[in-house]
Amino acid sequence: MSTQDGTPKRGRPQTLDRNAVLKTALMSYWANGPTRVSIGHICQTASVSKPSVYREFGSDDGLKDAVLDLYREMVLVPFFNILNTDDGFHQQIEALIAFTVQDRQPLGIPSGCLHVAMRAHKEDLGPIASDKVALLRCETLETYQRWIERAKSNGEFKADISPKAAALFCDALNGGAMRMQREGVSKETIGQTLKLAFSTLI
Amino acid sequence: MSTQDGTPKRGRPQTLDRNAVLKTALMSYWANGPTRVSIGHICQTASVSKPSVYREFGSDDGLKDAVLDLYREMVLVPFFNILNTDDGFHQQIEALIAFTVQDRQPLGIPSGCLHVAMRAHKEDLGPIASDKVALLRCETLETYQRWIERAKSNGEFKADISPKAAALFCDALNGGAMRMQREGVSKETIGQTLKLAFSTLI
DNA sequence: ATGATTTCGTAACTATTGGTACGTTATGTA
DNA sequence: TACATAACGTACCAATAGTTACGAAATCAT
Repeated sequence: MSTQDGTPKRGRPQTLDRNAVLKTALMSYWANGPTRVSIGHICQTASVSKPSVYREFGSDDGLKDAVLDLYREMVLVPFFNILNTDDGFHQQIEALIAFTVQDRQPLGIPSGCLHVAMRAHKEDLGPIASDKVALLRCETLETYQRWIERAKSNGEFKADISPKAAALFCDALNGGAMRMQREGVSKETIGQTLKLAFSTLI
Repeated sequence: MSTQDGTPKRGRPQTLDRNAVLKTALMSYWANGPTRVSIGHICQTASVSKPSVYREFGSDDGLKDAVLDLYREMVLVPFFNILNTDDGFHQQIEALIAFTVQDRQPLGIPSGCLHVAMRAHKEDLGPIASDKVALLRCETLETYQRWIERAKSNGEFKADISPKAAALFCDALNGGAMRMQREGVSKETIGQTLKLAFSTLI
């Protein structure tokens, strides 16, 4: 494992760039689907050998697990941050929609959501990545739920539905939006459907 | 091919039961995911040989295509029929939700929707089944759209959104409901989210 | 320098999959 | 009865996947 090197190095120094491999894998999975990219392909793209990857990540399963950690940090956390601001419910919803429909091309990132894609292929994942997917799902639902509970106690949430069910509702909406994005539906149309759907909550 | 036999039979008579194989494949794909079931497994389950299946359906791709036709007839058409009644918009929405959340166990059918699952794995399908999936998607969206246009002209549809976008919205909701069902979310909760979502349209 | 240690990467192994070659069997026809 | 026809199924093929055995290379400690 290549963590921080507080101790002097022993043996042949590692030349594998863990982060580069992770980023390559992340982008490949994201763009092509997590089950359509083989370890061999990632190794070719990142110009590393297969045993190097296995030494670093243990298995295909372990690599996907590490990729999910990176994805959480890169995408999910910024998303959660919108829900955790002290802005008004209205404003947060608008920020949420803006975040969701933002153009991906200029940012150099693929369309859709890797977490959503991983969930769709959950049965094809190993136990480690599968558990991580479930964990991130939990974190997402809980974040939505706390957000809704806060809005509710502020009197900004009017819908007659439990925070838990509302969280599932929001998550389903987001998933739908991500799928539409992958299908090439225009951001205007996606925004319209989201606006309509969220209007039920206020 | 085993179509209707108007002409007298020539050569060794076919013993393969096309419909039995189709039903086996349909249930396997539906229950386990279309990409997690191999031809070999279906042959074992249906007690037929691989070459028989290839003679009848041409390829894995052709089998999935035929399965989609059967699924359309079994599930999608009854679903479309709800949207094509002359009932009021309100009633139709209720019937839609009831159809969506109905218990699957007593009916002996798996949870979720095979069409939704196939869409999620579209990239893993061959060109024939992939085209069929797209075709069924079109038919679904168009059915939603006509339904909404009719309701709109009857003054029962109040939302400020185009019929096309509204159709995408409905389809996304249905997909979300099917995914929740597969995850084991209770029918009550699923019904609540659907009711909330559809309430935006009336 | 010598040896322990750790990483490197080529070249394999194993399992599974979609697909088929081909000899066999069962029927209608002459 | 003998031949053409068409479906039958065993046993195989080729491709791809995840995974690893193993000898070479690079570094540190003595």
